Amino acid sequence: MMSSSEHSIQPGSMNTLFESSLEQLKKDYPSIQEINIANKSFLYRQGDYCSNFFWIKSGIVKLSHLTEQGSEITIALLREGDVIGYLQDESASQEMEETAQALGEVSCYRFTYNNFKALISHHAELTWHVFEEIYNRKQKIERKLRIMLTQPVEIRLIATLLELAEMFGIRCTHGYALEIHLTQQDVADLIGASRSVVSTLLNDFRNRGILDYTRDQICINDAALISFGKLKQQP
Amino acid sequence: MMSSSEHSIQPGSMNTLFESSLEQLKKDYPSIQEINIANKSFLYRQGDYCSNFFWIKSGIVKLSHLTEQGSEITIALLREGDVIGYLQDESASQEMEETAQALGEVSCYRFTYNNFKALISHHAELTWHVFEEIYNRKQKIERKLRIMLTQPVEIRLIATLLELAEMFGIRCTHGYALEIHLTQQDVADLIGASRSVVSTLLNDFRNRGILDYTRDQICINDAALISFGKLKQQP
DNA sequence: ACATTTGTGTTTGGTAGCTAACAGACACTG
DNA sequence: CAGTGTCTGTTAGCTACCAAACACAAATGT
Repeated sequence: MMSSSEHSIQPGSMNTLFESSLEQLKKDYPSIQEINIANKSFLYRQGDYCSNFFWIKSGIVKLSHLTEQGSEITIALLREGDVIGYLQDESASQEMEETAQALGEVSCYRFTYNNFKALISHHAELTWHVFEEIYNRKQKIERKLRIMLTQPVEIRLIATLLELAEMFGIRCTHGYALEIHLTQQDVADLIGASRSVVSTLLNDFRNRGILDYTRDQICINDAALISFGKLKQQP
Repeated sequence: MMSSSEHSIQPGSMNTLFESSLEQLKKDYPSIQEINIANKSFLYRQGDYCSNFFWIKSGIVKLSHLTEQGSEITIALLREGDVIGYLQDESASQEMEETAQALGEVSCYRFTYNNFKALISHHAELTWHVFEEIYNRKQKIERKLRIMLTQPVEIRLIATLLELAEMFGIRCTHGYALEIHLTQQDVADLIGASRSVVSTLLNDFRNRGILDYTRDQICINDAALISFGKLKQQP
């Protein structure tokens, strides 16, 4: 299980490095750019050839995939400190398998593959940081895979909501409200279920006092977080 | 889509490094050991506290997870050049989420977390190699997640068999035979389905000439690989 | 050689969750 | 404020899939 601090903002060797010496870095790695992405616009799209690498400075990025049959699924939601983009040898140059879209305002650093590779090689402390980042992402997806394959929709929904509360929850009166706006369809895509089931389940949860929501915010109650062991009983 | 060469044995900077200078490395990183693991025994088990890191030299390792409800699922099958084990900060010391078991004889190099971290820092060329390895694993699992969430069992089965043929296929008369012994239950765990469905589907595929199998080997016919675009038409 | 275990093939209900559809609430826009 | 689009709630019917069961075949042990 994750400790609730796992996703808190990291001391961030990368953060520090960039902010303190962006100008210097630009000389060595000319491709580095700080870019801002507007709500709902794309870092890259499924099918693009993209040899850039991104490090998210602030905001939330949705990684999703559209199947031939037209169903969308959300692979992950990423935030400050996460990395995305192309990390394979350029020679293998392949189409991106997913779409990366900004949820709200996002700002991030962008490099070319080669510049990033060079940067990594010359900054050992950074290497390990990025390393752990990717490793954690891998672990997280494995966890998700497990849940998807073995658990029914209800459990998947709860698990996902709890995870969201940990990642994007901001304190409100009775619990943690999500700082992202998600429609029921968004949630459904996140857990690989149909919108209608999500709707009924959410209703159900609301009746049972697990959470509360309006059309533009979901709030997971403390009671739920406690009973699922994500939050320690307040003294 | 993967090219069929993606999983062929890599030039292997790691391979070379180890084999040429194992003795030297042992001095700098005393924890390095070459170990052999017998068929069906474990590198580590779900729930263990394990701070080791493994690099597979030869053989096949199954990464699986057992849910509280008792259903087993296979996260991945790993082979030569793949890395497994604990890559998180030791302070976070957590239980392993999966079991790593040898399928057949396996030999690998084992390090402690710290030694591996040190090794990485001092061998930039290695870093990138391991980096790409983990990144590819991540990509692969994301792909799997996508398929599991959006495709019915039949498609999942075909996709998985094709992947296995690419990874573990050895040439035989009419196609590629898998060099691993998998029971129908094993296959079911791999795709998150019930054994009975797998049984009927496999039968079905056999009748349709897609593959052939006995109780201890599965062979995917060339015809299938061609028609699913995994193999170029022979000239 | 016989008993036990392990794997396969097939059937039988039962159900979770899907698609499709529609009606009501809310939120914009001219 | 009517008019249009987006989101939610709920229902109805259908089906892919599962769990359980059993019979048979092949391996394995004694």
